[in-house]
Amino acid sequence: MLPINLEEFFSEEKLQEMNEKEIKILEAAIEIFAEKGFFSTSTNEIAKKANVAEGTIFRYFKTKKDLLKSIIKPTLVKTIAPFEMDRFSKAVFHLEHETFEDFLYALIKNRMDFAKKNKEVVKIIIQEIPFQEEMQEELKRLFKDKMYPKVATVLQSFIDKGQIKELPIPTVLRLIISTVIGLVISSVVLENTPFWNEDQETKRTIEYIKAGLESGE
Amino acid sequence: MLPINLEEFFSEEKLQEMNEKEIKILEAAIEIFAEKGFFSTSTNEIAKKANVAEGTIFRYFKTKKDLLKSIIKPTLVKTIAPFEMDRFSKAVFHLEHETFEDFLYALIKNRMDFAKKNKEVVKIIIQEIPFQEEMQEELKRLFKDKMYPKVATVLQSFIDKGQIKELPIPTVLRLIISTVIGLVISSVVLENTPFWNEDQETKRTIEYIKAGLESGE
Amino acid sequence: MLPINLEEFFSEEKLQEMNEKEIKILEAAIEIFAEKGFFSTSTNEIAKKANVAEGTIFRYFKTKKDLLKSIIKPTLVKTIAPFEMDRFSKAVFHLEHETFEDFLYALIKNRMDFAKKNKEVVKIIIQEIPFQEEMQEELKRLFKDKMYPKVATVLQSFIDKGQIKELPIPTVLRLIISTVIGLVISSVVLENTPFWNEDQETKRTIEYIKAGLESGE
Amino acid sequence: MLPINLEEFFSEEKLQEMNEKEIKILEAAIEIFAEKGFFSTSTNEIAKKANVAEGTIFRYFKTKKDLLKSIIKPTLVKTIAPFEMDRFSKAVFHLEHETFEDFLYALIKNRMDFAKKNKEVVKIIIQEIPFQEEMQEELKRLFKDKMYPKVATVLQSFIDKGQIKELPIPTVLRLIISTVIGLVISSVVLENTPFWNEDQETKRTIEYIKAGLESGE
DNA sequence: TATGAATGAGACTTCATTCAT
DNA sequence: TATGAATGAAGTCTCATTCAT
Repeated sequence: MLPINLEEFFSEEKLQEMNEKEIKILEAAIEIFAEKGFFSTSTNEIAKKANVAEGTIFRYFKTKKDLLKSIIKPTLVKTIAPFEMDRFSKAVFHLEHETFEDFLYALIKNRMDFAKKNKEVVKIIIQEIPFQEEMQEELKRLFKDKMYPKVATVLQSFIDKGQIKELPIPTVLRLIISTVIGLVISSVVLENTPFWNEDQETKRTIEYIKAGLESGE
Repeated sequence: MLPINLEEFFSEEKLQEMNEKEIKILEAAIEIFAEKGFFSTSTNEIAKKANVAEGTIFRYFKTKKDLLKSIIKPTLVKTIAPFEMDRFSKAVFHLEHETFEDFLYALIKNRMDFAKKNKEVVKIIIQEIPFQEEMQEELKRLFKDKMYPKVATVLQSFIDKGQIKELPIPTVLRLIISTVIGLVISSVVLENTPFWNEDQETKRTIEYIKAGLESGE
Repeated sequence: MLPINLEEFFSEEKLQEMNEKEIKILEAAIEIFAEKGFFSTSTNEIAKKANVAEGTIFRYFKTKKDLLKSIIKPTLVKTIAPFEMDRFSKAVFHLEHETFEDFLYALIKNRMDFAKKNKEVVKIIIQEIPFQEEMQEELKRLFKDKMYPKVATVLQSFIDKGQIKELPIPTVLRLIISTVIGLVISSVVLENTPFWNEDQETKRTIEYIKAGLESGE
Repeated sequence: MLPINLEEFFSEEKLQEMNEKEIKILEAAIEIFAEKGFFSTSTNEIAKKANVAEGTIFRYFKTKKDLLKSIIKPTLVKTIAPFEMDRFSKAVFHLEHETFEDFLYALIKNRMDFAKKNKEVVKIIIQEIPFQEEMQEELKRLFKDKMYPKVATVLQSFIDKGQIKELPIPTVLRLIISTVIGLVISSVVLENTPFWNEDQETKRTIEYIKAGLESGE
């Protein structure tokens, strides 16, 4: 099985060296940024919601943009990080006994939980990434160094075992990722509406990817 | 075959009743909004790039937000509109002679061309839609009234003909759309890099969707 | 009897050498200035109401302030002017046969008609005079040169005839003017309300002034 | 005797909970508004005269119009308020021992002091009231609820005692108010000129009102 | 003569950031 | 450490006025 909820490790570590006020500011900022966007949110508003003085924000975060980065970066790391965790590595070693379907299921479950828990930050990231070159670089680096090598190994093993078609890894990855992101977004947007049966849609999505990629013999 | 490049009809109509300065302002605004985002762009900057006085912007667009809307709305309409064009309707009537693959190919080709031509506006839309309720409503309305009914008919016909699996139309649509969007984004981002062979990736994507949805006999 | 409606003489004279558009602009400006005030009225608004182009305003009136002056000045002149008209002079010569009451009645009737006819311009004048030094000078000059000497003569004659108390002319004038202005304002404000019986109030006001000024023997 | 200088009570209360900068801004605004009018005064100008940054104005007054209201409203209240003060009430109860002349004298003295002390604000009020509906309503309300009932009682008592003529109260009020206002304006305008002997003019005005209203038997 | 598009100065206002307390 | 009053740069927008047509 793939690791789940590893993300919290980071937080706890960090949280302990973080002041109570700092946390309250971050929480307030996340909430309002997600609701109104970075530029439409004033530091005054954040201060009020966090119950601190406006000046206090600048004790902990040099600038407003710094505050934004402090929100985005850990989430970015956590989005990518699971792929290099120990338990994931273990999963990799046990791969011979796992099917592609198990892999997909674990991946989807994990990312979906993550997306739901981090809905707000994800919304902030989507809005801001296109204009934050620094963050873009970070994202690329994380993807290239941390995520891609691991995932490539896993996918290659499924190709080797004949469970999926012989396609270039980047292509396989693109197809999986876009399908999964589509599912995750639908899930977050439609959550708690009568139109959405999550288990069913997850199952259908796994079927779709599997059928789409399996070596048709 | 599906209609291609119908979008331009709209522009030409509009362009003729539009003043030269108005066009220059729109062009400048699109370029800078896409580069730096709506809020990081000052009207002063737009005026300079458009070679007009700042006040002139407000002769044509009541407010800065109005300028944003004037950029987003036509593109939003054009994104959805093709689906209700005459030729599309004709295609629907000839469906007996078309395969699901033809349909996918036409859809992808059409949307890819559109995305490339409107790269910048699309970037602006993605950034702003989450915070512009008015635009969200417009988008929902267009989708529900204009696009969904037509597409649903086409997809249902493929299901009836046994070309694709018996799945709920919304599910089929979600899977196709997320896969196509993944392709389109990759195409726009990687265009002109050695990593990208568009025809090949298009073909692979079509194969993936087809295999993923076809009724396994 | 005092002269009534002499004011129109000026207009007719002027009106004939005035262009139709110029008149329409003046009319529009008077209406909007009175409603919203000089500064809250834009030339664009005036142009629209007058059915002319904005530029046309500046053909006839060098500046917006010039337009204001063109409205105020003739009314100012007309407010003062009657006192130096021929017929008034004649009235003066016939004074021996007139009572103070006749004089008051004529004065009040005349000024009341004038105020009602020029309600809007009077409102503009009241608002603007305190800040238009140039106009203040004009007003002072007119009062001092044109109005005061004539009125002083009349009042003196009533004093001489023992019809009113031996008070300094300026004091008498102040008392009469403030009482009459109070009547006129009430009349304009309350006109057409059930609270206002104009003839009765006029009569009472005349009684009040008469009693207040008459030499109590 | 009527209460005098009660107005200051209000100020002192307020002033203590008011910041030094806030007071400086108000003072500067009053001075410039009175001199040049509301619209001809820029916030930049006020800031300079008050020796604060332009932004500081908006910490204390949400908008420029808000600043105007903050100037006008207390004065409006103070103009009307004395009539409902305790000491005034006491005066009413002692009326049997007071003459109409005493009443007039107290009224005039009180209002004249007030006008002189608030010259500037009164000028601002006169200019702005015609265009500030909100203020008009406030003024009407204050007059109707606070001032009129008290004054009506007093005047009625003088009528009952036979000291003044049997006229409708509103008429009596109009005649007194317009005469007093005329005196007050003259006093403010001519103050410190050789043409003006205040005590004498006050005495004459009281005589005029008394004679004008007294039941002539 | 009349137009109205274009201008650009200047108005009001917001807000991230600083700093004395 | 925490505050929040004060700042002033920068932003959006208005509008009287000009001028080519």
